[in-house]
Amino acid sequence: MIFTVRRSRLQVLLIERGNQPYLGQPALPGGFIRDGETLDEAALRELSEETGLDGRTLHLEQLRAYSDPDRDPRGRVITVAYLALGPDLPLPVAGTDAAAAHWEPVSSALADDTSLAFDHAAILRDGLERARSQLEHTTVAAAFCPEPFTVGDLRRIYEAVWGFSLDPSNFRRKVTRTEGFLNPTGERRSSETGRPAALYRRGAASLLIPPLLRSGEVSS
Amino acid sequence: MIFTVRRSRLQVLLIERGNQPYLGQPALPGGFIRDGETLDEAALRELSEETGLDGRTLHLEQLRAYSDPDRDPRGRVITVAYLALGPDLPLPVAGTDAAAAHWEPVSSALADDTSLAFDHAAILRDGLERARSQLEHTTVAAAFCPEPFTVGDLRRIYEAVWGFSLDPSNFRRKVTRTEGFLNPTGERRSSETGRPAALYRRGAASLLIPPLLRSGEVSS
DNA sequence: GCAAAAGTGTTACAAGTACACCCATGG
DNA sequence: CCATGGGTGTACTTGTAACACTTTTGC
Repeated sequence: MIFTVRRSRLQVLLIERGNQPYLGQPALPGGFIRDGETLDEAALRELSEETGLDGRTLHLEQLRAYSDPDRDPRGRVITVAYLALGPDLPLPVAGTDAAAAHWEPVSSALADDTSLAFDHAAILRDGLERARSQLEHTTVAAAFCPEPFTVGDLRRIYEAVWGFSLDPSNFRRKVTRTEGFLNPTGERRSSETGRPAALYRRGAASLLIPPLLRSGEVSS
Repeated sequence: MIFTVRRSRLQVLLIERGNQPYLGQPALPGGFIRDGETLDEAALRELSEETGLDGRTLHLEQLRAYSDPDRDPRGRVITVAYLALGPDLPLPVAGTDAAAAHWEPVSSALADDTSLAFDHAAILRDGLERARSQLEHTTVAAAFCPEPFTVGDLRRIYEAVWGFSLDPSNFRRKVTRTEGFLNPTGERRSSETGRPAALYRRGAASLLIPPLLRSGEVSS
């Protein structure tokens, strides 16, 4: 399950199924583990086969196992779902399975419960919740930002994943106060409008202390 | 991985292996999934087979999958670990596999990295961290308490799992203020010494809002 | 100048920490 | 009476929410 933020919306990579069952329906990319491979390695390999992306440059974590005996009509298949987060990624290379891959906003993928193949809607819901929760306690949000990035870029990641607006000044204070979250480059970037913003790169810290909780939402 | 709190210490159920490999060494209980079964059902079945406990009366949750190809010398075995939390449980019934089952403090099971079979030391470490984290955000600690229980009982669960002492008065305020955590029974219980304590049963809430963070530790 | 985004300051409030203190029981 | 754990009150500190305000750019 590969997430990115494009045009201020959280999007997920879906493929169109080329085989039965669920022929032609969108699904999460995936595949089978091989002998001698860990699940982490299999996830990285599938990621690269289906999208051409080098998984070592993005955040990858295990979500959980799905084991309903009827989840695949062909027979017993247990899936261990993985979550990958990356910056606004290039459209997938037309690889073997990737021909029909495309980005879709998570909200629209979840709008109709039966639009995704298998139990992928449930997996996607779990992954969305995990991503939202991870933003509170870790610095993974920076994995969504192409470097260098501004505090505003980072804030728009949080807003896209959480689905509501944050107070820019309070957000700024919180992330700049957390030691090791942002490394200042000393450079600035001008956009079409407004004052130029300071540029940062990802810091070494991976945990957010104190956490950045999503309780304080502002009417979007 | 079955946790309980006995004599104010967090303990884990270990079995002594009756077969090769790791013959005679302690290990976490487990088994293989069957056709037509979900992983949750398999975990419940193994729990009952090995301990005689009815899993529906305790808290059970999936931890994660372990997939190193060399983790089992007999060949490729992928394990999906589960975590069960329960009140001071009776010593396991002498069932088929359970003859050599016993409770052991988690700290001593982890003291020597090679005392447990397979990669079970790593699994146990992950499970301990999950349990500690769950106590911060959910009401599962009450699953460790035989009903009815006192605020002091509940506090001693937190102290056993987190491994340090808490301020009794502040703890009391936090858990009693959280709507739906504790249902007062109106009864009291006298112990050998001190003022009798009010008795409670588990409430309906499963999430702790605000969380009960383990940052504020008191020198144990 | 004006709009827009970056960035600073400040006040009000919620929650947590530390600790003093009272309560009720067994011995 | 005293020791012990239950339970209440409170001053202090930390973090957050809300929002006013200044800065710096493009048009």
